[in-house]
Amino acid sequence: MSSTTTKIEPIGAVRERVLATLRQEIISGGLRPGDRLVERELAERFGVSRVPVREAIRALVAEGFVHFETPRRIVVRRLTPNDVKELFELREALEVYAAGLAAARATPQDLAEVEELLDRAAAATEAGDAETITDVNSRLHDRIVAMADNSLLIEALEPVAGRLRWMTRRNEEWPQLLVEHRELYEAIASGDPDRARAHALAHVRTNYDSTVRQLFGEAAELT
Amino acid sequence: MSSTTTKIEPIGAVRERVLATLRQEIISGGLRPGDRLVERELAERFGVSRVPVREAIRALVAEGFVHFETPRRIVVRRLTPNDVKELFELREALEVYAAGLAAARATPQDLAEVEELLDRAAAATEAGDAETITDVNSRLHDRIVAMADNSLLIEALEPVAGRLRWMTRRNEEWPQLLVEHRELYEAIASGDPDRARAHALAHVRTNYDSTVRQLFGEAAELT
DNA sequence: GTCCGCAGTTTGGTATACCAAACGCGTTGC
DNA sequence: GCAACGCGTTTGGTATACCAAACTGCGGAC
Repeated sequence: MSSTTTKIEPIGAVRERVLATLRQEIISGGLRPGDRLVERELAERFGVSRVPVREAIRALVAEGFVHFETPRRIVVRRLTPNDVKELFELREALEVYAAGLAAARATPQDLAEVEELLDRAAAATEAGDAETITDVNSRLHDRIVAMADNSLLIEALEPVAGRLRWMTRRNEEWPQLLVEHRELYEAIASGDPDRARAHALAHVRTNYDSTVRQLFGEAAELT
Repeated sequence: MSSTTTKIEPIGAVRERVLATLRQEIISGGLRPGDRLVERELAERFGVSRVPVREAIRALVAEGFVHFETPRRIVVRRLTPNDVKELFELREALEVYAAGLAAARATPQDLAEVEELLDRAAAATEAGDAETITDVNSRLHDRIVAMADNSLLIEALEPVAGRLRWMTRRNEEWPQLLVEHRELYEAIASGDPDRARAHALAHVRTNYDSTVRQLFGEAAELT
């Protein structure tokens, strides 16, 4: 079917395209928690067969965006306060550790790159450009983790970052966020792992509190 | 084909069977680093179609046992000293954090279960029963992580534990291991997260050193 | 003798077809 | 009227078929 309707795609591209689209729709809210994913339906919609759709769904399961509600029923995951708590705990474990490694391993080039990102974040914050702020902040975290120079750590944090973007769309006290990022950077640049870990910890905890407030309101904080 | 030769299997069982078998063969050494995994070959060997084999291979990739050496060439991963270092760093991040949570959250039932496991480990160590020691130690770590009461943490540690079993077959100073486990347990039971974290950290580091010695010899420790 | 190129083979990616279990809904019996 | 049974539909699991890219090896040209 597709051979007549679409140009030939690079190898493995169909699965990636379906995966990226679905993930994007979940993160942006087009697909909402509880919405069902039906293989045949999606295959028809994307104009592909069920096989790549299937693999994309598996990947989404692995990333934690969807799950098998019953043996044959795949739905977008519902976010309970406990889910958020667990996610932030995992994030805390990984990012705090990464910050400690980063302090020990960062090269001058690494630090220069982060400094540039901080400048861009500052400009975007001043301008109130939410899109850019989100993007730059995401890159910032990526760079800090990359400084830890451990590919497994990077892999482990990928799905965490994805789910984080999912639940923390537009909230954030941006100026406060910028201050924390700068402090974290300075701690890492100082080469003191303990200081870096402390700042990373504080940052994640602050971010957790604000996320919980945004998602569930003040009352729910007593998880 | 299979409908005439084999009984009907429970849903999703084929993929799981193939996955479990391949993982076991990698861990036990039947499949060695650099060995190739060929879909058609495995499908024929297991008497199943390529689809479940395919999904099993994807899972093995996600777990880190195999990787795409080139776009069409899937091989059992080779273990470099850096791989081991990265794995133990990830383990350190997760297990140390889990130990801290466990100290804060463990229930008396949890502690009783761990105590029982420790007794069994002690008996097995005295008897020199390697099989049982390995099994009990594995359960011990599982129980400790379970005490942290965070399903994401458990999920994240699953592939780590698998790769760990892969690289740490039969070595270990068992009596020393037992002492460390008992100390970690006592730290957790004391309810002091910092103490628990310190013991977990020491335990992982010791285990790392002995693993590196086993795999690469004394000389390679200067990674 | 070496290197480049072409054709056959290998192999993972994708599409299609069939199967069996689970779900829904209507019917029927109490 | 309500509950339980049963049949049809839905849907994910598995098998098979076809495709295109990459690898291999042989042969010819320089």
